[in-house]
Amino acid sequence: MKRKVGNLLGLAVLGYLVRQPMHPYELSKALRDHGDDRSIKFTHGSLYMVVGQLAKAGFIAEHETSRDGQRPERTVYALTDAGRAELKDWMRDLVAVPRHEFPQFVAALSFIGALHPDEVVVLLHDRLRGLEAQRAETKALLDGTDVHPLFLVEEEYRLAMIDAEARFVAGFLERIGDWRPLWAGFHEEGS
Amino acid sequence: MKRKVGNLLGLAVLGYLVRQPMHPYELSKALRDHGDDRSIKFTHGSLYMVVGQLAKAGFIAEHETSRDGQRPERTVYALTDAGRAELKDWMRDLVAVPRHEFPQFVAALSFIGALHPDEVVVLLHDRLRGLEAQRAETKALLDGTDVHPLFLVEEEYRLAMIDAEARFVAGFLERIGDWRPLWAGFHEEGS
DNA sequence: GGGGTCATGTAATAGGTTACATGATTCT
DNA sequence: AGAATCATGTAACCTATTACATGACCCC
Repeated sequence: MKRKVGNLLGLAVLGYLVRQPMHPYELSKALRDHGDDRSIKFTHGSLYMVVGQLAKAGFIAEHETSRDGQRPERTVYALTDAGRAELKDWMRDLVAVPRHEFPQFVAALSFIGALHPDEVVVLLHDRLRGLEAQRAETKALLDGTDVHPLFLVEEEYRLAMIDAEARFVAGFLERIGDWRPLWAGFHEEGS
Repeated sequence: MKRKVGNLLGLAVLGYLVRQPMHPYELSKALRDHGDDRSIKFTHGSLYMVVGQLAKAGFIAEHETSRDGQRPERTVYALTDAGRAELKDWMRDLVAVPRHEFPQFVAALSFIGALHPDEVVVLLHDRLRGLEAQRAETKALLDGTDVHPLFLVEEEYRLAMIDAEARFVAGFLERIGDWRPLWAGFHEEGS
């Protein structure tokens, strides 16, 4: 009922190894070069960790260990059949079923009453500026490359979400006025 | 540069303790009763953990330890001044600055090419149905209560995001046709 | 030839999840 | 009186992040 390796970085590793065997450092470089670090959180350390997990789970296996010049020996991994199956299965699941996630902003919204409404107005305007910056950055990335759009859908998705959030924030700002009396009431003299 | 306690469950604890001192079990109950488990991931175990972290960080402190009947002794915690400051500061930060997050769907989209486009079409339709279900659930929750909308903004936000995602998926489905030739090409006889 | 940074990993620590424990009410 | 579940917490086990190490190229 539960994946042997749950970390999405594992998915990325399977996704690269399905093309050809690689060693961890190569994976790390490929991930960074393709900008996958915008989609999947990873650090050098966590990569070695998941590679270890994937190997233990039997999804990848040592293919050879080679040595290039006097550099440390490196272990090249290849996908196993189980790994190929896991990649397909995992992808299907991720695409087909939307999961309940917990973005930080949602947490903040649940306790938004803890701040005074007048301050919230200011903060939300700041957020709008931040969102605009994110939007510009993503837009620039999309426009400034000749990579086929199929390989950039993630970024288009991100863009769509940024815009939706901005619209929500704008809408929220408009309604704050109506709630202000009640809301400000919580902050009168009572700490 | 980094919060002593980063887990958002910690924010929730501070958010409740600012009203009155409580003991962990009471917090746990309050969180569940108010449906905060839709906004913040938590389990019984992680709650005790963060309470420990918050205490060590000096944001909360033992208020008293009482015993009710023969039940195990329980420790009531209260917010300290540092805790009150942390709550405010943390909230401000969360509201004002949008952070880069890593939803699972984004990861899947980055490797979407690993699946055959014809299958993706089917899977995306499944996702649309899933999104519709989430939307209905959230909508029901919003409509079926008389809690003031101010205390349900998180859910409205969620609703907005669900809708935006559904629109994105629908748009993606429309464009798949154009890309299909190229995309399907990767899956010819190669592996 | 000294300073960066490329290349490659291991070890230590902190963070989170799950499982274990146990007595007290409450329901049937 | 036995079963369920409320109440309360600790301990064991994974996972993930950070820090530590170390030699090889490459540029000035």
